This record gives sequence, C-alpha cells and structure tokens, in this order.
Amino acid sequence: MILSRTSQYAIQSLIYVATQPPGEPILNRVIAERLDVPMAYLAKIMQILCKGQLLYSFRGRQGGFCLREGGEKTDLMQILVLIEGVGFTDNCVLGLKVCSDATACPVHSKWLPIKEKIVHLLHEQTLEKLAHAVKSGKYRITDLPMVAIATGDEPFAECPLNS
Amino acid sequence: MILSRTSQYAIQSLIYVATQPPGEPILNRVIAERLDVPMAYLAKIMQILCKGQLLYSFRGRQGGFCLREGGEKTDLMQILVLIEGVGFTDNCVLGLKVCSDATACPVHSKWLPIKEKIVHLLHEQTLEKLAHAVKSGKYRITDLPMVAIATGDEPFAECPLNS
DNA sequence: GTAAAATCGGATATTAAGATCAACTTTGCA
DNA sequence: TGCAAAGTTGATCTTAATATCCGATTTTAC
Repeated sequence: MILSRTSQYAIQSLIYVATQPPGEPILNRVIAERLDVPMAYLAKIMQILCKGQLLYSFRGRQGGFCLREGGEKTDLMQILVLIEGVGFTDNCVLGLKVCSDATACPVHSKWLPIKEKIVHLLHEQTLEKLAHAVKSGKYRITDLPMVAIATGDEPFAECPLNS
Repeated sequence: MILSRTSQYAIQSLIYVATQPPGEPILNRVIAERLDVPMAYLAKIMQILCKGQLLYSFRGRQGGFCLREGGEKTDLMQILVLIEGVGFTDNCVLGLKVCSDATACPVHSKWLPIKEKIVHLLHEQTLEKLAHAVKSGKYRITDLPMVAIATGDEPFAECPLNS
C-alpha cells in the first residue's frame, strides 16, 4: 500500500529537477532543502539515480544534477524498478514465495487486475507530466510550500530565491 | 505494494483457523508449524486478533484459538485495520502528510480510483470465502504443502496428521 | 597553483519491524 | 492437590531500512 521512503524521495527529487530549467545543474543541498529531505541521505539516492542513467552529475564549482537527455520521458515505473528492484510489483499479497496462476493464494486472481492498473499508472506518469502538473501550481511534491518553482514561462522575478 | 509481514501472518492464520472445524480450539503451535511462521511471533499476533475481537483464546489444557461467532464474515479490511491501524489506505503515494483533494500530489487523482478498487477487494474477501477456496484445494496460504486441511465434507481419513 | 565548491563512497549511528526467550498465569485432568 | 499443557506478558535480540558523518576525490574560478 505504500512505497519506501527511499522511493518517495527519489520520485520527489526527480520531479523537482524536472521542474527546473534544463541544462542548469541543481545542487543536492538545494533539492534537500526545498523538499525537506535529509541532505546526506538524498545524496545517496541521487547516486543511485545517476548510476541508473536517469541523471547526470557534475562535480566541482557550477556542479550539481541534471536530467539526462530525454529524461522527461522517464516514468515512475523506471524509477521504482531502479530503487526497489525488478519484479517489485510481483509480490504475493499474502507473502507467498511462489504465487503464480498455477499455484496461487486465494486473492491472487482478484489482485491481478488491480496490479495491472497500478502498473499502467506507473508507466503512464512521466516526469514531464508530473513536473508540468507541479508547475501549474495545482499540485505539490512536498509538504513545504513550493514558492520557488520556476515555470520557465513566467519567471518569479520578484522571488529573492531567483536573484 | 506490499503488506507488512505481521499483516500477512495474521491473514494466513485467520484463514487457517477458518478452515478448521468450528468450536475446536487450535493450538498456536500447530498453526505456526502448518504455516511455517515463527511460533512466538505468531503468538503476539494472535493476541492482537483476540483483543480485536476476531478470535477467542482458551488457556490451559484443551486450550487454543477459535473464531468468534460470526467470525467467518470477517473481511480482510477488518484484519488490516486492526494490524496496520485505521486509515492505512490513506497514505499519499509520495508520502505527503496532507494529500487531499484540495491540496494534492500530482498522482493523487489517478491513484484514487485504484485505491477504491483495493478497498472494495479487501471488503469483499471474507474468511468464509477464503477458507472455502483453500479447502477446495485450488489455493494455498503457505509455501508449505497444505496436506492437513480438513474439508469437513471429506475428512482425510488416510492422513496420519488427522489420527 | 591553489583554494573553494561540489560529488563520491565507505563507515557508522539510529530506528522500527520482525523475531526470540524466559518467567508467569490459567486450566484440565489424574 | 499436583502436574503438565496451554496462552500471556515483558524483556531482549536481530535485521533491514533509514539517516548521518567524514575524508577522499574531482572540478573550476581566480
């Protein structure tokens, strides 16, 4: 019913990066602050995302993290497979090691169509869509107020964080 | 995507008890053996199920656990609410503390109908139905072979475990 | 060349879930 | 009445997820 915190942070962070103007590296420290996530812990997660080819990282001054080319097309399923491992959707509801159509737990067949819907949802939601939703201002990816999301179209000229 | 082990054990155990002839107390030790679940840990869970009014417990010789009257009508939702707490289905996918229709994460509205389906499934599946499915022999609640489930209709006279 | 800024990566600490153990109470029965 | 079988209870151990720390390394501005 719930994703691991690690997965949640990964998704939040990627959406945040996707809301930022492409090509400009974003600091881990900044992401952690804006999302109210432990910085050192997020750094580990960012590393996984880099190794998983979802992000670029740049060291040194002017460093930070960027989406890879085409990274806006990344969907939630890709992220979760990277963090939770492949087959993370295949766990039996009752925890059976083997629970296939042949030898199943009593809820297996009822759970199957729901799982399909979840998988479909995860494939459908791309960073592009999610970032757009957040930039519209109608949705949020953190409990903190998201004052400093640049829209690209309408820069917050009055926002001190952008100066 | 996954229930806690505690919830899984609770469900497995209750289904097992529901497959047994009513009125005859079942030993915690026996349940733990049949389900291949740590005995002492299961005992704790059984305790919760007793306090939650799903089971009777009897101490001393001839003791054990029984379903309460009408316990066959218990559904999975009741069990999970007891173990995981009320509102366990209301967690935000991204982990936001507040994620209501008014102020939502970007997947909130897409997740809602899926959650409805899950809740419906959990309400629909009663111990009665589940136990019946298991007794039919087509489904299982443990990775171990369930040789010793009494059907009530066709006792396993040849099974040494029933002697 | 050097210092500052930033990531990298290994070691460690914390926390909660999962699991175990031992002492205790209750009960049935000889 | 005494013993053995069963659940009860609280303390404790283990493990994995979560979180932190710190030194090493890389990059860049000057």
